[in-house]
This record gives sequence, structure tokens and C-alpha cells, in this order.
Amino acid sequence: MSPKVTEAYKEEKRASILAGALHCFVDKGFQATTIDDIARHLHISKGSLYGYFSSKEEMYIQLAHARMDDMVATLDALYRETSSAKAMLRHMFERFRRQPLDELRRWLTFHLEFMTYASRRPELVASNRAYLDKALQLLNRILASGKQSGEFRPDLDESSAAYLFWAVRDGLAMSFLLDGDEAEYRRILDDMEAMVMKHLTV
Amino acid sequence: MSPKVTEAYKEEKRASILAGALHCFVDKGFQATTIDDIARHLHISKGSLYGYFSSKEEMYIQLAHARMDDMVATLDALYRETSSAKAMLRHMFERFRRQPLDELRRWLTFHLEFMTYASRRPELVASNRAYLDKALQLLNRILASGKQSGEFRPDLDESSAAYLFWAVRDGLAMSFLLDGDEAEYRRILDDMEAMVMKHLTV
Amino acid sequence: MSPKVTEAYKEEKRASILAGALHCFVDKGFQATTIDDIARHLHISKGSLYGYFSSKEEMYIQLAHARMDDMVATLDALYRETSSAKAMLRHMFERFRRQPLDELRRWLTFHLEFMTYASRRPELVASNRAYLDKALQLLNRILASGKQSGEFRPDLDESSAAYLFWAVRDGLAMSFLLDGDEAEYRRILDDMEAMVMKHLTV
Amino acid sequence: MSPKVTEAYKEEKRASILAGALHCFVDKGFQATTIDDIARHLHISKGSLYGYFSSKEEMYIQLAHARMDDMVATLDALYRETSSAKAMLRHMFERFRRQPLDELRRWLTFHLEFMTYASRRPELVASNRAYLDKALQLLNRILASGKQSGEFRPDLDESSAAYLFWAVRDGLAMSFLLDGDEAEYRRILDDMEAMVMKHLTV
DNA sequence: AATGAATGAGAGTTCATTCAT
DNA sequence: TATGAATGAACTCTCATTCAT
Repeated sequence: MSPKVTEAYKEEKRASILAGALHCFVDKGFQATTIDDIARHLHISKGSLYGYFSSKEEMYIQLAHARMDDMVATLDALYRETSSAKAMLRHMFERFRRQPLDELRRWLTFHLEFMTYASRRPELVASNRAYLDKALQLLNRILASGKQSGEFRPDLDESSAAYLFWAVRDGLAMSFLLDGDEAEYRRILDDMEAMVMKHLTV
Repeated sequence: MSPKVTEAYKEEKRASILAGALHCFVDKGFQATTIDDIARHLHISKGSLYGYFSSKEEMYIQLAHARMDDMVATLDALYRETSSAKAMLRHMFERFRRQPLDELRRWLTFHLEFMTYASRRPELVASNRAYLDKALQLLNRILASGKQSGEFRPDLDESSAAYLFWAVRDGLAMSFLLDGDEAEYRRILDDMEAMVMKHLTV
Repeated sequence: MSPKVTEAYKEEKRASILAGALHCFVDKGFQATTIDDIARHLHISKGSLYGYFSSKEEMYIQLAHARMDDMVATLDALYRETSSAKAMLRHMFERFRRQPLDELRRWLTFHLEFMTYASRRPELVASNRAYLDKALQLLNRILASGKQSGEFRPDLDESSAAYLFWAVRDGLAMSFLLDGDEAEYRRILDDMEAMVMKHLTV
Repeated sequence: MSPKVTEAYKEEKRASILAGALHCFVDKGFQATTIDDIARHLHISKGSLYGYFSSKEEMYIQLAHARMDDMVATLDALYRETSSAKAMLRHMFERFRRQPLDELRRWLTFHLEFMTYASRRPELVASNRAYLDKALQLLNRILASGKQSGEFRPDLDESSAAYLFWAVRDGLAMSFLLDGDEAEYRRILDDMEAMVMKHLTV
């Protein structure tokens, strides 16, 4: 009888709030972002925020889940679309290269802040671990297929290599945190790619 | 005629406060640690803390500086003591391997939180950058000497490789954040070492 | 659909907070009054106070501005309503005479504390100076018109006399600070008026 | 048997502490001056300060007493040295004129701050009142002698005039609080003197 | 569902005062 | 007597959360 806001509307709003919160978290960091910041950014009331999320932390966590889902999905899509294992890894490096350095830096800072934060809450550690495992499995499969197709060396330990690949990616993130000139980053990105590729093939 | 306590006493106290603060920061994180936490942990008054450090941030920064100094000093000492470049790099990996995993994890969490925190304060970015540069210079020299001695490949870009080595080290730190079984870490550590060495030699 | 309370309500609350703050400042002095004092006096929360004013100093300053505005406005109104310059000056003395001594004393104490406080902050010195200048201009015009109408002596330096009038008014305030019997004040008030009038006419 | 610090030494030290405290109070105001400020200024320890004065307020109060004693003494000395009543009043104005404006301003600010402060403590109100009465008595005598000698008008109410003179002096202090150009002050000082003199004579 | 005024616990920091040496 | 490290109550201000409208 009442207009009854549709589920679709609610879902849309949820998403828009999450997007706004992400914008703020990326901009100022989780702890430094206040509920007021988010509400102001979204031109929405604080109370409304609490109608969709039970706490600031809740937003953060859901955001992280979304982010992880996204990452796995992207990886998965890439996996389906790309024929060769090598090409796929190259794609992943390519994505780093394409992003404006400043934007990338902010994102990575957010990512790192979340990892630190998550590492202190057992339930987040567990869920992050689950996501990581999913991503590693995918990488595993990619590397295995590359091994089978002869792109990678036959004695490659793909599970270890997958893990290592991930670590390298995060290391890259860390070095991006401190500002330096753009050319420097491009160079190290190339080198890192070369190193990983060599590790996989030779 | 005076409680004008010795410099040694003060220095000791300074150090003990710093140690207590570190304990708390490592345990709960910088932002989550309150001045009261530190005071309570040390069984001293809040006011006393401020007699030695002008702010909570100051403690954090001095701790970070000490840590960085230490890192550079360790690197430097290693450089002097070790004859071969390869041996030295191996030593660095060895140090990771030797630390109890749990302790390492807490330290690294602190390190990451600091990096995130620092990345938002220009003055800290600058000083961190300075430390990084010092470390990179040392690595540079090591790699160059290894190149000259024929341990590493002649076409190695040592400056880029130094940077890359650092990134790899930080990536390792990141993957340590999420708990997993110890054996897994040992394995990836070995692989990472192998990868880097191959990159330097072949 | 909204507690988006009316502007009128907010304005009223603002005013009530200001009134409460004034009460406390007058009672205990600015520095001695704590935010808790004001909140307690108003039966509202500390946080609420900060929703209306950004700091304790802000309340103080707005209070002082309001007071100064009031003073200038009163002077201005008096100027418009009163035909003769002499009559107007008499009115001003009359206002002093009418106020209950005890209330006046508390107000003046607040005024003096503010002047002392303001004299150490350049930005307040400037705004106070601006108010003073406005008041002096009005007095100037009054005195000039009295000169032209023949009420005051033709060689009167009205700008200097305006300033002097103000100084005398403040001096009166100071002598009110120390308690003494009421009759004494009445007498000196009369004398001061006589002195000023003589200065203006003879 | 022990060296036993002489009374003279102690008195000297007391005086030097008071002087140092005054310097700080004049410089920054009573509330804004910390015990550390005073100790630092005097190159003395905080504990030592408490050996001579039981509290910060105690210093302030003793300073005020000294100041009042001084004022009365100066007035008294002036009274003895100067033959004519008129000449004596002129002397008092002269003292204002001689002081560097900036120094004067700081002193007066201190004076006003003290008056405000004192007006809230009954015991200080009483003692200030006593000093004021002493000063007024002296002025009274001066004015009476001027009346007798024919310098002042025969119908002068000297007790009221004495009070008024004091109020004028304080009003001058207040107008000095806000900065303005020096010439302006000189002018108003002259005018104020003229006004008072006229009041006494005509 | 939406609003934003109100809340109040708790944060970092200051400083007059004490007291062991 | 002199010292200054230590204290801790009190301060101003913040902000996640609630709830009457």
C-alpha cells in the first residue's frame, strides 16, 4: 500500500554510499575519515548512512569485501579472456602501468591501511585469507596452464610462484608509497616484470 | 644537592619509554594506542611521558627514525663484514628466516602502519625517502661490487635492482601479514631469494 | 520528515548559549570559565556547544562583537532621537546612573577582562579598534553639531574630545570595580559629567 | 655553625623573584605565564620558587601589594617634594608622558588584568580598596592645600575630585590598550590634563 | 526512509604543585 | 636550600552513534 522503496533503489543507494565512503577513505584514510566527511561528500544525512550500514567499520569491511571480490572477478575474467598465461601476467603489469601514478598511490595507501587494520581483527584475517586463497588458486591455474603449454619452465612450483607473484605486487605497492619521479617507477616496473618472467621461464 | 638526575638515567628512561610505546604500538597500532595505554603499560604518569616527548606522534617518529637508523646501520655493518656481494644478500634473507614468525609479523604490521601513516605527512615522506635513499645507495654499491667481481651479470642496472630488491623485501612483509603456516613462508622466502639471485646473475 | 529544525529555533538556541556563556563569563571570568561550566549551566552537552560555536574563544568573541554592535547601535539611535548635543551626552551619563550598581560592576568586569584579553591578540585589537573608531566618529559628529549650534565652545577639538569622553567613560568603569558605597559613585558620576560638560563649553 | 643564609640574602632573592615574575606577567599576562616561564626567566628552579612563595597567586598578590605600596609612596614623596598642588598634578601627568608608549601599554595591561582578577577575590578587593583609600587621602590633602593656597577654586569638593582624578587616570590606561598612533595619545593626554585642571580651578 | 541536533565518553595535552635527592 | 622529574586533575575539543521528528 505504501510506496515501498524498491529493493533495487536500496541496493543502488547502498552502492552509492559505499562508493562515496571509498572516495573518502582513499582520500584521507580510514581513521582520518569521519562519518561527517562521508555524509557531506554524498550530500546525505548521517542518519541515512546508519540506515544502510551499522557502523563506519561496517562500511570499511564491506568495501574491502567488494574490493576483494572485484579483484578475484577481474582476475577470473582475465583468465577467461586471455589465451596465453604469459599474456595474462603481462596484462596485470600493464594495469599498473596505465594508472596515473598519483591515483595509484592513493589506492595503494588505502589498500595498505586496510591490510594493517585487518591484520588485527581475526575475522578479517580469515576472510582476507580466503580471498587470497581464491586469487592464488586462479594464479595457480594460470601458471599450471603456462607450464603445460610450455610457456613456463617445467620444474616450476606454481603454488609458490603464485604466492611470490602476489608478494611482488604488494612490494611494488609499498615502494610507490614514497614519492619519487615517475620514470623511476616505470623502470622498476619493467624490471620487476622481467625478473618475474625470467623466474617463470628459465 | 640536586636530583639533577644523570644524563644516563634520563637516556635510559627515554629509551624505556620508547620501548614501552613501541610495545603498545606494535600491539594495538599507533592510532589505537592511547597515551593512557602507554603510561599504564610503563607504570608512569601521563605527564611524565610529556616530559620526555612532546607528543604521541613524536614518540612514533623517533621510534621510526631509530628503526630506520638501525636498518641502515645493520646494512652498513653487513656491508663491511661481508666479503662477497652474493654472501651479503644471502645474509639479508637469512635474517628474515631466523626471526620467529609471530614476532616478525607484529613488527611488520607496525612498519606497514607507519608507512601508511607517513605517506600522508609530507615531512615524514621526505625523511623516509632520505633513509630509503641511504639504503639504496648501500645496496647499489654492493651490487656494483658484485658486478665488478663477476658475481652478477655485467649488464645489470644496479640502481634499478637495488630498488627492486627493496620492493621484494616489502612484498614479503605484506604476505607475512596474513597468517598461514610457517612452512609456506619458508618456501616462498627460498623462492624469492632464488628469483632475485637469478635476476642478478643470469 | 525531518528534524531539520527551523532556523528560528537554531537562532534562539545560539542566543541562549551565548546568554549562558555570558552569564558564566561574567560570573567567573573568561579564563576561569570552563566549557563544562557553560554546558552544566545550560543543561546541555559539551558536544552540543561545539555544534554552535567552534571554540570557547569564539563564544567570547561573538559576545564581545554583539556587545560592541549594541553599543554603537545604541549610540547611533540616541544620536538620531536626540535633538541637542548636550542632551545626548546627558543621556549617556543617565544610562550609567540607571543601571543597578552590582549588575553594572559585573558587566564592566567582563568588559575589562575582554579588553585585557583582546589587547594580546592582534586580530581582536584590530576589530576593537574598528568599533572604537565607529563610536568615535559618532561622537565626533555629535560634538561638531553641538559646536555649530553654539552649545559647545567654538575652539573645541572635537576629535580629541570624543576620545577623551571615551577614556573618561572607561575610567568610570574601572572605579566601579572596587566596591564602595553607592552614594560615592553617584557623586563622582555627577562630577565627571560636570567636568566634561565644562570642558566642552567653557 | 652552618653558613646559614642571611636574611638579607633571602630578602634579595625574594625581590629578584618578584621582579622576574613581574617581567613575565607584564609580558604575557598572569594566566598565560607559567611557573616554568618564571623559573626559566630567572635561571632558577621551580622548586626554589616554591621555597619563597607558596603559589603563583601568592607572587601575583605580593607583587600587587608592592605595586600599590610603591604608588602610594611615590605619591607621598611627590607630595613632600613639591611645593604647589598644581605642580604636583602636572608631575603626575608628566610621568605618563615620559614613558615609552609600548612599555606603558604593557604595564597598563598588567594593571588592568590585575584589577579584573582582584575584583573577583574579596580579600583582594578589600586590600586594594585600602590602598586606594590611602592614595585618595593623599590626593585629598593635595587638593585641599591647593584650595587653601588659592590654586584651586574654593568650592571644590576635594574628595570627589580626588576620586575623579583616579578614574581619569584609569580611563587613560584603557584607551592606551588599543594601539593607535603616538601623536593621538599625546594630544589626548594634554587635553585630559587641561580638562582636569580647568575642573579644579574654574 | 531521512534528517541532523544532541550526546558523552574519551582523546591528547598542559601545568601548578610536590618531594626524593 | 636547591633541584627538576614526577604527578594527575583538569582542560579543550572530537566524533561515532542515537533518536525525536
